[in-house]
Amino acid sequence: MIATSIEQIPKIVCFDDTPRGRLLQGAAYLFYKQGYDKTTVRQLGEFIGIQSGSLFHHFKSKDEILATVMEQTIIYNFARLKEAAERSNDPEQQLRHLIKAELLSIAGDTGAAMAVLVHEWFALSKEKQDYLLKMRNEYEQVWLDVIEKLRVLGKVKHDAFIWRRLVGGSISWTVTWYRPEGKVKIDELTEMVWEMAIK
Amino acid sequence: MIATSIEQIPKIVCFDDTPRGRLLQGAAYLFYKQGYDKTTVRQLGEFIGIQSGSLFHHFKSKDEILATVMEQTIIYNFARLKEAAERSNDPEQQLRHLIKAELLSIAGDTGAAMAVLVHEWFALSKEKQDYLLKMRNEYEQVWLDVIEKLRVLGKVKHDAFIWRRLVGGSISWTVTWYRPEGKVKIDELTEMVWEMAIK
DNA sequence: AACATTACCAAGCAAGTGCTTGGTTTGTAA
DNA sequence: TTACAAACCAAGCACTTGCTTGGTAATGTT
Repeated sequence: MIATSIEQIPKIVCFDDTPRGRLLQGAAYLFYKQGYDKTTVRQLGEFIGIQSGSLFHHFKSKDEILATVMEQTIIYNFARLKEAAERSNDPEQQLRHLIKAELLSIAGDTGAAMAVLVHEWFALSKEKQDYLLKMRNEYEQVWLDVIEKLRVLGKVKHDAFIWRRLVGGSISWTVTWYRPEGKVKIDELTEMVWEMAIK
Repeated sequence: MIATSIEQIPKIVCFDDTPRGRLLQGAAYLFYKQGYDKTTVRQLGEFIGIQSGSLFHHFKSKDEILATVMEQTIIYNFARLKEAAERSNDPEQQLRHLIKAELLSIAGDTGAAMAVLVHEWFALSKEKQDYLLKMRNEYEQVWLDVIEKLRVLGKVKHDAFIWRRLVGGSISWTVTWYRPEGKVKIDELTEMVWEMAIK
């Protein structure tokens, strides 16, 4: 049903190579493949090669495992987005970099973890949602800063928030259909989104 | 925690006024508010005012309740989309109608049910996913027909499938942020998506 | 009035769930 | 070698889950 060993699955770059990191890695993969609720602690234990009870030496609840997967994912991709923004001074180029960075997050090397972030959001407790939302807001601010510059230049005419949500929707939605092994490459996709966004 | 009675919640238009219909109505609401897995048959029974066991007189499993909610939702919104397409002969206007129809599905009167369709897709068994995918394909064909006409006119330059997925992503994603009681109206949103799509 | 069908109740079973507990092994640094 | 913490095991508890069973009330049809 599921790959028997954690060594056989594609690496998600968010997590390090400690026991704890491998645990998160395995959790991200199983949550992605099966969903959070359908993944039992017994399965997760077996998958990474320890007893189910031993999981609770590293985390005090299954809930916290999910929250940590999401937190790491946000932190990692926030860093990537900031780097992307700093790669240019021209707003139009910045936008292109942001789009590509976000596409990479969702359809690339952290895709599985991002899918968990999208699909299992409501499995989180309200408090953890609030906590992660704060980080999410910092992430969004990088976008809004660039959009504001584009607005000043007259390249974006509508409300910045709504505009960002529509563009972000196109990108985020790739989680439901994009396959890296398919025909379309990230660069082409970047170009299409970019054209839709400011033409 | 949850509205105590089914009469107090906004009506989702997909379902009729039989015991079975009210059951689906309640299920859609609870699945929407809490998620499928976090909604127990006991809760659902209490919510619509019968014993949990009595649910299984109408459906043979909880799984089947979810699948039926989704099926009805697709059927209803497929009809709405087809009507929208038939409302004009000009492709650009047709596109506008399609966008508005889909926004209405997702952000309007069937929003809760559509959210279930989006969020709980993976909770379905593979067979039921396949079954519903067939209906989904008919739905998509309505879109693709219009897009093809736009391509012939030179209004759409890229691959029709990808284009549809990007535009569909913007629309579908509204499920995560749009609130009918907020400032933005469906008509404004329709206009913004439309401009992004073919300008 | 007689019957059939639909809708429901009350009780509970079997299986699976997250998590705890008390102890053992493994790695690391003095 | 000793000391200590991190990593893990084996077993099982307390609880919840979807669903079944055997029966009763309501509803509609002829």
